[in-house]
Amino acid sequence: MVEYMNDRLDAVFHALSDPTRRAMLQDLSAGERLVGELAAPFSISLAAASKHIKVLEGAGLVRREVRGRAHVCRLDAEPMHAGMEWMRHYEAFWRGRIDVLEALLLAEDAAKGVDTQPRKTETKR
Amino acid sequence: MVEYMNDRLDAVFHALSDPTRRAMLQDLSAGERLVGELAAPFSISLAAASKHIKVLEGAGLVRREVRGRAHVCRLDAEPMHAGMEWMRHYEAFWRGRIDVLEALLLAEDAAKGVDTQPRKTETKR
DNA sequence: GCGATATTCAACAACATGGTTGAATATATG
DNA sequence: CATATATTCAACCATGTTGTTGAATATCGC
Repeated sequence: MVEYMNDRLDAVFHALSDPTRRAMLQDLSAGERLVGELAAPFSISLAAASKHIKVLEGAGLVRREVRGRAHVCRLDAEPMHAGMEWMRHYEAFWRGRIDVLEALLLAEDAAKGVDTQPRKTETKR
Repeated sequence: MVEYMNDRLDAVFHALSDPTRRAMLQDLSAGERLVGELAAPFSISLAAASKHIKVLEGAGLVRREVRGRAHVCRLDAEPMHAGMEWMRHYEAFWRGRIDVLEALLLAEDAAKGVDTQPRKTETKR
């Protein structure tokens, strides 16, 4: 069950990690699209687009209905739910981060008697 | 700017698409960890763990502070924010699961900060 | 200085990814 | 039926990912 969830998250996050695939999903959010229509905006072969769509299908984000020679694709955003939930677990960290971290740093510095610089949201790297 | 955002999303989603890396983040959510500590739960070499951490760093999800011979890692969940926001656009699709119009209304409400909890965990598809 | 500790680096291997092209399949249409 | 359309399949290639091992680097503690 946990394993299953892990695989699911792997597939969803992997599918979303490609800009072409994200654009396809965005396109699909406006309605059904044929494979050819999904491929059109990109300068890649139809076969390449077909593979992207298969990745999306594999993650459950796209479902396909074969109507004659045309393959009609439509969005199924539900698998994103799991991804969102996983991330939501961390929401507190980027929300509270500034206050909590700042407080800790200030406290540390103060304890050390180091000069206390407001230390912007941090950006160093 | 859009390109930059795309690259950022690529990196974040890719970083999250691996179960080892997700487990490391989960570990880090409990506090700072050394590279060795992050590696310990997994049956992979230290070098392999080091690479995973570099991927997380590359996505901005982990920051490292070298303290002597020890590299102290800590979570920076902020980059997930962009991922969440991207996904949030699709939330209406798995929640409402109806026609686009209704989905758009829900999205608008959400954007206004209105409490959009239709309850019902929803599972139907 | 020496040896233990913490971590990276470099080289390699296996497999995945994303792209190509050309042929194959299936279906619509005149 | 013959041809155009919609799409996949198979083979191939270049690159990226994930893992390994062994050596290198840097630091700590005696």
